[in-house]
Amino acid sequence: MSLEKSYEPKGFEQKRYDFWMQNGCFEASDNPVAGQKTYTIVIPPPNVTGVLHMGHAVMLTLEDILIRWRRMHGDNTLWLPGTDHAGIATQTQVEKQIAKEGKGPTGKPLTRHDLGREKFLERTWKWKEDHHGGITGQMKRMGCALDWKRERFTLDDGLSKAVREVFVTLYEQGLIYRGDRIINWCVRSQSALSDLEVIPTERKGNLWHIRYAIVEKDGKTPVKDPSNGQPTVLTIATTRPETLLGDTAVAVHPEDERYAHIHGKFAKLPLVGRVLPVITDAYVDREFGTGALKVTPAHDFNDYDLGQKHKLEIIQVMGLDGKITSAGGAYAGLKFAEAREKVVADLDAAGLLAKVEPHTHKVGLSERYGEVVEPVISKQWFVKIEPLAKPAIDVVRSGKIEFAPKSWEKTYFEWMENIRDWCISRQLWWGHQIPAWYCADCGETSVSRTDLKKCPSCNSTRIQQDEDVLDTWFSSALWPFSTLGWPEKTKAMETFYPTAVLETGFDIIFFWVARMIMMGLHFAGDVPFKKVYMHPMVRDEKGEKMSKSKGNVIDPLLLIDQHGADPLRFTLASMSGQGRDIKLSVDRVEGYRAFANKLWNATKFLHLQLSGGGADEGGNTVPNAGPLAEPKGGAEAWLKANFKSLAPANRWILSRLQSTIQKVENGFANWEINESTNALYEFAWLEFCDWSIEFAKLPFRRGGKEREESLITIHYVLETLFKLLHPIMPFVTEELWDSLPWKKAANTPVRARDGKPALATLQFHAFPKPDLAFKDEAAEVEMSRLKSVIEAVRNFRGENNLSPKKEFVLHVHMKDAGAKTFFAAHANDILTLARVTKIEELGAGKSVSKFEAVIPLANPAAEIRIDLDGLVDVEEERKRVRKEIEKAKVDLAHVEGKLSKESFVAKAPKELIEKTRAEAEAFRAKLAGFEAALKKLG
RNA sequence: GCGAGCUUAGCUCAGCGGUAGAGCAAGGCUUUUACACAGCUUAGGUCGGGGGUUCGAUCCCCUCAGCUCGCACCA
Repeated sequence: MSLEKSYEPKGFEQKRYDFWMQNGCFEASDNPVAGQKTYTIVIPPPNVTGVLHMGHAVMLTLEDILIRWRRMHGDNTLWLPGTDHAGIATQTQVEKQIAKEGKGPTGKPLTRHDLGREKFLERTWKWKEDHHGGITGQMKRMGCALDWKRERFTLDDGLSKAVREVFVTLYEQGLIYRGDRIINWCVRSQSALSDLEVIPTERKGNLWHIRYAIVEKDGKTPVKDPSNGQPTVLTIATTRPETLLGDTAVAVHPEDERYAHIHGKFAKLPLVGRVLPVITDAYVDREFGTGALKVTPAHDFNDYDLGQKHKLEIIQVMGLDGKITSAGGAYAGLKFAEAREKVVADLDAAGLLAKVEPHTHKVGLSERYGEVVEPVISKQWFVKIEPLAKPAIDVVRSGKIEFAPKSWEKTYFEWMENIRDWCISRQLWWGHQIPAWYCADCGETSVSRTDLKKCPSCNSTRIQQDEDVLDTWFSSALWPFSTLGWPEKTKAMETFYPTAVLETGFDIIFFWVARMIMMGLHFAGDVPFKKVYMHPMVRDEKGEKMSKSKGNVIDPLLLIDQHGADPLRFTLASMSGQGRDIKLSVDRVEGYRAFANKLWNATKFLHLQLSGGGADEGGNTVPNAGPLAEPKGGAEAWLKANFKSLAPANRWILSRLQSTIQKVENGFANWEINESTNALYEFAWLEFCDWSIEFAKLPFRRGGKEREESLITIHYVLETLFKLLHPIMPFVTEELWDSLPWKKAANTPVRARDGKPALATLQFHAFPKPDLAFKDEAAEVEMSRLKSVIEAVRNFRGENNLSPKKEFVLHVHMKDAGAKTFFAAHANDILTLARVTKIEELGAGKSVSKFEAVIPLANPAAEIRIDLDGLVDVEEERKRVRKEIEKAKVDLAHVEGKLSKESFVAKAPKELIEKTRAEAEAFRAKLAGFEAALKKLG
């Protein structure tokens, strides 16, 4: 199979994915082989009508890596795909669409109410069907090994059944109740929101200081201020003067001496005239404002709590429609903002406004619309959360569930320990309708697993189901088990639950992670996952959150189009180090595209050599260079059998490969995937391509046994590299691996795929394991010496701006027998890679020319001399040598400084002292060599 | 206010107890039988400031500053 000229992902990504799909490669088995481990990840379901963004891309990349890695280790892996109905988000989109379509009876744009619930839901389902392929198609383009046959949607029949089962059970257990509570009300969407859906946002406002007259119980008699004998006026600061209409108390701190004389007295509510009790509570902050607080239980969470504690009256003055209710008297019917203006104006007119000062405070804005959310009292459904939270705290404390990075556990505890009941009803239509029926005759509320036609208690048919739907996160909380068929006792549930890891962004720890833990423990009898892996947030190159309004969104699909899915995946994986946000720059993606191209070309080169197309420098056919067949028993076995006799360069790269395998494995296993990508990048490019292939070119030119041995080594290393890279870059590795001529057809899958035939696909091959048989320290030392000799010569050339065309002779004074052996063994490598014409031995102290460059080497013990005549300007060479001297002096001073300290010699580890001494010796020799050279240059 | 994290070369990031690394960008030399999406080479950092522990600190501890993110908010 021949390869294209360069890496062009468009040519094969789709084809590869289709092949995997057609052959059911991603399908997990409900009947694992005996002894086989199971590894499950349930995907965090994206919005069914959503578009793939960078956050998804990170999530998909990391999960796919884990799944493919575990599969190559032989596990029965399941990565379960699915989508979320995303209540408000989806409903809003459809509402916008119908609003564009026409006008309702009143002449205003069509609303869902004009269509009616049934028609509207039909439309929304259609919308879902039309868009569902978008996000799932995009996941496929990322290369995700998802088991599509098990795909789920949160409104599926099965999942809806699970939702009902959970709702009814919790109701029966007294853990779900309906009641009038203070909740966050979004006027715009006409729905309740949970605490989490409200984002406190800084807004500039005012602090209005309002005068409340303090009176006796009769509401008339003034209470005198003991300090001056005048009637007491209590000034209270507020940021929301309109809520005054709903005040039902005034509070001060019990130990605040300024107000000791008004304890047990009353306050006259300005404008309204209601008489309010003065209560005392340590909750009041004496330092803030005037140290006195107006209490509005209906419209403030803290005031609500105070009201409950002190049994205060609740007066709802702000209506669900965004207007003041009839309880607001003269202000009834005004919009909240208008009411504020009028209240302030009236207070001012009445002389009750003491002062107004600018004040920055936080206002709750709806996560969805960015509009002000008002706390109001409303009848809603709640989950009593504390009994569920406790076990969920315990499993994290005991380590049954671990977070990575661990620091998130603290955040988790803090929230879980101060958790409020969860408001789960939403005044929307798109979602799971609450399975509660109200009887018009007997007034009974019935909660049921099946739809009711009659009232269970009075048999009346005049019953109606609750109009509201459940918070989207309610069904999401069941996701790890509802997707596996729960509440049925399915084989899938038995096989795959609990799942291995939940990989997601930290922004939904509370929305989702915590709730899954609670529900999983309560209903599925075990934790939903053993590990919570928090991935970083993707930001733009300036570190700002990507958002459509800022216009700084980098579209992953565009990057895939331009550079391929693999480079994007590699980029995201390499930036996924713990505890840091990802600042994504397109440069990085381009860099990893170059990496893919590098692999591509290395493979192409191997093909060229394997097919026997080599020729020597003179263009003559290389002897014994025909197409090479795979050695009997395979490359690995052959290399192992012949390892001792392999050339050092081959033993070296095989040895380096083992270290790389270990690093890659550790990175995957320890949630440090960036360690894996770094190790692979460095090995593949800086060791394998830059050195190993270069070393092999000489044997390739010479033909015969040398050539075969290097070919087998390179083939083996490259194939192993493809396996290691496959979880990260599935497309390009499979494409290249598939092009290799040897063995792929004979390879057997890691596991029997339910009786299906073996497939030529990388993902079923065993993930490489480090093999000590290929470890060779001596070869590593020898090759690092060889590299340093070649680099010294290249450095000389580079510094003098010598073109590679300008060749020269190396005159080498070999100081010991080891050096002689070394140069004898590697002369050809040095000639080729340092591009020199000849190596000639030189006696001690002998010169080659009046002007010569001297390159002292420590290991091997030798000195290289180069005749500068006609090659290099002497002054340039002087400069170079002076620079080397400076460097050697700095190095030497540093090392000697260490050694001269008694405390160092006394306390540092022995090996370190030895090493430092050897270094000092080497630097001294180098320095002396260069100094002599400089003297010689005059 | 409480909690977490970050601050390393112009940019994006590794490293985290023994003389600072990569990629990109910059300069130079190269179309040498894979690759110009390339090769070789050069330049660039008192590792945010201060203090401490240690023979030795970018790395551990304390402290200050700046940035970011959670949570709680004071009406």
